[in-house]
Amino acid sequence: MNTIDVALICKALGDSNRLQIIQMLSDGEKCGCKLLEAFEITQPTLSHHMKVLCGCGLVNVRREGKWSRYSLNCETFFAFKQFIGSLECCKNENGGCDCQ
Amino acid sequence: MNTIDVALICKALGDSNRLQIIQMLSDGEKCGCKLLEAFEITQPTLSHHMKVLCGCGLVNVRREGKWSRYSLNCETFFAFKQFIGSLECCKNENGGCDCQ
DNA sequence: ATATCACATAGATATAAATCTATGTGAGGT
DNA sequence: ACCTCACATAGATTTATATCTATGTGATAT
Repeated sequence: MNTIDVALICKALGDSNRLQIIQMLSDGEKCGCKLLEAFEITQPTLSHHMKVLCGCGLVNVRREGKWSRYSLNCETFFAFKQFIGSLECCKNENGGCDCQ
Repeated sequence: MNTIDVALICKALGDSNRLQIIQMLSDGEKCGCKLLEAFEITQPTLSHHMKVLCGCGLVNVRREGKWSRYSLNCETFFAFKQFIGSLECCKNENGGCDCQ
C-alpha cells in the first residue's frame, strides 16, 4: 500500500458520517437501509458515501435480493492500519533537520 | 479522542502532500524550508498545509529565530493510532444486520 | 539602515465535495 | 400487471479545498 492509496483512504475517513459508517461496519456486515437509519441524511447521500468508501477499497458490497450488504474489506483495512501503525513519533529531538 | 477529532485528522491526512509531510516528521523535527524542498509547491501552499496539520493537533510548531520547527504531536498522534488500531474487522459473517 | 531569509496572511480562482430533489432500476409481494 | 421497497444515477447547488501571486512581518546579517 503506497502513499496515494493511504491518502485516498484517509480522505474517505475524513468525513464524520463515513467514519461512523466504518465504525458500524466494524461491528459486522450491514445493509444500506440499516445504516441509513443511523444518520440524518437522505438515501442518495448515503449511496454517495458508500461509493466513496467502496472506491478507496475499504468496503465491500454484496448484493442480495433488494439489499446491498456492506462490510469492511479486511485486507485493505489491515494494510491501512499497518501503515498508520508503522508511523513513529518522538524519534529524536533535532533529528533530520540540519538548517542552521 | 472522539469521532469528530479523528475525522478531522483523517481529513488532514487525506492529502498526499500532507501525508508525506507526516512521514517526514515521523523521522524527526523539521523546519519549513526543509520540508518545502521535498515538494513541488510554493511556500504559501506549504504554509497552508502546515496550518491544517497543526489545526487538527497532529503537528506542533516551535519558533526559533527565523525558523519554524515542526514536529509530530506525540500525544495526538498516539491517540489517533489507538483509535484506528481499535477498529476491528471480520467480526462475524452476518453480525448486527437483521433486515430480512 | 538596508537587504535577505523564513514564514504568514490576503485575496483570487479553479476544482472538488457534500448534499439535495427528481427519477430510474430491479427484486418481491399482492 | 401493479405496487412497494432498496438502492443507484443524474443534475443542480452550495460550500470547502488546493493552489497561486502579491504582500506583510520579524529575525539576522552586512
